[in-house]
Amino acid sequence: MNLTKALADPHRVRLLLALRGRELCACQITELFGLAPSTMSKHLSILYQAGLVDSRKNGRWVYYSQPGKDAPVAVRKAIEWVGDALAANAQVVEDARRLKELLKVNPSELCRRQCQK
Amino acid sequence: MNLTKALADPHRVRLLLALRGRELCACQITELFGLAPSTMSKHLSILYQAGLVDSRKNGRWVYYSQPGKDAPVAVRKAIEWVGDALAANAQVVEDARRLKELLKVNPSELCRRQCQK
DNA sequence: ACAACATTTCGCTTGTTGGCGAATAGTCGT
DNA sequence: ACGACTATTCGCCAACAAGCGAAATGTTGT
Repeated sequence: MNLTKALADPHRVRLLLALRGRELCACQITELFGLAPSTMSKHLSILYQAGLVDSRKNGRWVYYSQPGKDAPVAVRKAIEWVGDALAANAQVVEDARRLKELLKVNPSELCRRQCQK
Repeated sequence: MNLTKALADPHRVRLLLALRGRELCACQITELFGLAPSTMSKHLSILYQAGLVDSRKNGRWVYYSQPGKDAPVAVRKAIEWVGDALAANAQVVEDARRLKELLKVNPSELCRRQCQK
């Protein structure tokens, strides 16, 4: 039942929604939610262990994305469900708006911002 | 997102599975999981507020059941999902076995047991 | 009216989770 | 090899959630 536990936190659910149709670098995700990198990393680890996200490493960057077609049915259905259930959620819509702006910025710039705190 | 939070606790998820195809009295549910009545009541309240269960009062007994067809799509899909995802779960199977035995006992007897603790 | 009963609410304790900053690991460019 | 850089792990604290027992609520039978 670690699947349901992984879905218990709003930040994690919102991330699943943000990953629809694209992959995101860890720093982009961190910036999107305004959390400390270490905090976001923990969330990502929980999602990863539950199988709810895939991760791909490219140099110093780690990209997260929705799991592929080979993922367990329970996982795919869970993602489909949160997608359906929360697509219209105000917070999710706002995330999508912010994400759109964020994608225009060079990811390196995002990391620099986070280090300055 | 109180839906995902309601699904975060194993006892609550297991209850949703136990409610497939039947309604259960509060005391039966309490006995099934071996928790204190007050604890179970809180779980039930969380599920009810999330819309994941219906409740029907008959005298001193309160019966809980799956929500009807008029429930929101997100709720129905959530129940469908946990049903699919966890039907084969060892704990859930064990619950079903215990429940089968429990249904043979008069509910009043169950309440008496709980009071003796 | 009252006693017995089923459930819920309240107050409290304990274990878990989410958050951060500091330290660590791993990677790239020079 | 080394310094800059991205991400993760670790250690800690605050907030939350699950658990119980006691008290309260509401219901039935006498």
